[in-house]
Amino acid sequence: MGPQSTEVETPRLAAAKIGSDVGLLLAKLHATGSLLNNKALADYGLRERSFSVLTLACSGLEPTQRELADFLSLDPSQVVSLVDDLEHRGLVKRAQGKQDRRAKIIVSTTEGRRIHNKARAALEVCEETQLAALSEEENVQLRALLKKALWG
Amino acid sequence: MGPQSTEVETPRLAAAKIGSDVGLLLAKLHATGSLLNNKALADYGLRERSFSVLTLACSGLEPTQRELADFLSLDPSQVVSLVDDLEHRGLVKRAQGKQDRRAKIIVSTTEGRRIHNKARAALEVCEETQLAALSEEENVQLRALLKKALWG
DNA sequence: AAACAATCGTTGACTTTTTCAATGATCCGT
DNA sequence: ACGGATCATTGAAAAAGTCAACGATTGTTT
Repeated sequence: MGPQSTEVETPRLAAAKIGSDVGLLLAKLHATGSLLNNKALADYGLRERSFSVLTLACSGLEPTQRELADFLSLDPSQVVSLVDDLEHRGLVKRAQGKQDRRAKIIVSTTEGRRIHNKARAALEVCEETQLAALSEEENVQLRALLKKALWG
Repeated sequence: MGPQSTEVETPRLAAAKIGSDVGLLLAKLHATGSLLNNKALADYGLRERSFSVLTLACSGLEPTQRELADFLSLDPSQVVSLVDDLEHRGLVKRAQGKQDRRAKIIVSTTEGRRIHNKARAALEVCEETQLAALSEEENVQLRALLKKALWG
């Protein structure tokens, strides 16, 4: 085997004009990243999605399910499933909305924060792996550009 | 209403630490982009995936289905479906592999190239819309970073 | 204050997408 | 020529996504 297992070679097809298509590049990087992330999160019984929900529950921002759906680009019914799962496992709790009693606020439990810390550490290793070809400066640049593209 | 309909506001939750998570940023930008792209491509009976296959078929690189699967991060059986569809509509043809008779090379038809040109133009408008918040230089930078992250 | 439309979370049905194992044909190394 | 690997393909099973409807609650209009 080669010197490092994460070796990548530029595929022949990258030469095509579509190799610069932003949509495709995003899809590909997202796909390979998800694979790595989900593999790493499996140790904690999480996936990318449930980890995102858990993270936001741990953030202190007290998100409603609707906000989670909007922010994570999910259907509200998908959020129900994700929160159900996390709640059954005692990582998260549903609390009544403060101004709006229809809304439910998702907050983390102590155990939820414990798991989240471990999972986050594992994920950071993943990101480093995925963006290994980028310098630290480029890494920061990429995040900034993605954020700007999303929210100006 | 605002001056432009594509107005975006930074959501409250973006303040969370996860708002800088590369995985999430990629997922979100990819999600919103796919929505726009698929809507634009619908006029030509295409979706993001079939457009990618068609593009590579038009590239002159004579990709095999296996190469398409690898490059597009798809299961080989998904490529079969995509090519079936494009072939039934006369946009693409399966040709026998040159060195390898197991492999099938996907090449575009005249009609395929005609549709592709139209679709590509529509997609370029989409990309401009999606990356409207970025300057031309940042746009180029983003592409470069994504490519580098993928293939070094 | 009564009536109305709109929103939140939830459920369930439905479709699409993804994943995976098995198959015949072909290639490659021995 | 044999054996193991790879290609495209099929079909089945699992997962994910979409969508309409509902009760509860909110904000708005009259």
